[in-house]
Amino acid sequence: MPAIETMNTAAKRGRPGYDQDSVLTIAVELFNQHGYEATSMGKLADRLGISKSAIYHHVPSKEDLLRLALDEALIPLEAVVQDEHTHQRSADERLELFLRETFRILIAKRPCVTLLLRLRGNTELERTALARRRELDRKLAELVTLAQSEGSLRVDLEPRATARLLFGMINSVVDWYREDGPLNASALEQDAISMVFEGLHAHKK
Amino acid sequence: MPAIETMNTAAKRGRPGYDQDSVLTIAVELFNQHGYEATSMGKLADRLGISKSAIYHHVPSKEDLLRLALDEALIPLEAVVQDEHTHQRSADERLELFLRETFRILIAKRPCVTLLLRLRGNTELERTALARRRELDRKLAELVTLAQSEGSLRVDLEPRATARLLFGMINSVVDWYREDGPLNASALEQDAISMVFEGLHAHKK
DNA sequence: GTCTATAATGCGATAGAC
DNA sequence: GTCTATCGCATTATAGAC
Repeated sequence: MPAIETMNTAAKRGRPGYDQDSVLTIAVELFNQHGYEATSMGKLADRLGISKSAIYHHVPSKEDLLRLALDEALIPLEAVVQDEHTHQRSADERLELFLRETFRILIAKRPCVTLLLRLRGNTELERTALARRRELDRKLAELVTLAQSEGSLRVDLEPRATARLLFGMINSVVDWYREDGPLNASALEQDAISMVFEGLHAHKK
Repeated sequence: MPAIETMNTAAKRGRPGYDQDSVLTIAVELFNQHGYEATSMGKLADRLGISKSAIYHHVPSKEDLLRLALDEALIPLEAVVQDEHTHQRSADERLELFLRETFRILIAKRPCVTLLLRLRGNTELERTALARRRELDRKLAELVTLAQSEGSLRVDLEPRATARLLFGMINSVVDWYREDGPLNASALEQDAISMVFEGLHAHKK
């Protein structure tokens, strides 16, 4: 029979009694509030209600907390490229799916995506994450170009600028969307998608 | 005759020989690179090539640098509200002018606007600046509502969400526009404005 | 307008006890 | 899984010389 003490490993409730995931969740919250660089392990310890050194039992360094959080945003965002490529036919449909799925990940992983969007590239880790982000920009611009050549999108807009503006609008949601707020996520998604494809102007009959 | 030494006060070139404005310009650059909280007076001193204490000759505190920078962004942005209200007739035209003028200030005062957009509200000064920003959001949402009631804008979009998405798209420009880059500012302005009003879809004949 | 020197505090991380 | 104590260095800001 295994020793009864091994059950403690799985026990996540208690009082403090943190594991890596629960530490990470609070850490990301603080990183978003003060910026990664300005968030000290001391502030994080205070917020967790434990000592600084106790944090190092769960995670080897401050930078590892950042790495874990960025992967939690980037891995699903990168999976969108695979998804839309597999299922859809026209570039127009693929573009819409790309934007919708990005929006949904942004809502589902809002704290981690927020952290990603605020990186400045001051360390090698940050620069690597920013390079992965730029690759997503490139894929979106590629889809815009493709949809233009298929005739479903206006051709007078520069594809790379258009991709940046599209991501700019979608990504801005992390700055003001709140789960407990008055706005419904799927209605917001519909408004954003409809606005970029059809425009604000009322159609003339 | 005034003493010849008084000329030094006006002389801005020399080697170091900084004045408040030149210190502020470099400070804002560093605030944007590392975040305000994470930018130390020591790093700023290193970047300026002078000692920490020399900075305090030009500015009374780190927070005053932030205050000066935020005013440089907020005062012209707030003036837009006056401008568009005075000159234009229809809410539709006023809305377009509001967005175009905001875009232009964003390009002209990019470093200071960038700093403003990244605030998290961790001090009283930051919270005051964020309240001034929210007032601009409110004015834009008001214009959207007005344009809807005049019949020039579709009425199926929620005005406050629409205002946030519009600002989100326009504001995102600070993250990727570069004065020395391949994109022309007025062409970019035209693309953004045309995209939000007419949409991405090619018009059916 | 700049310097050196200094004060008091906070930083990321580690050692080792319980 | 948490603690106290500690290391070596960075932090904002001030005092006072030149």
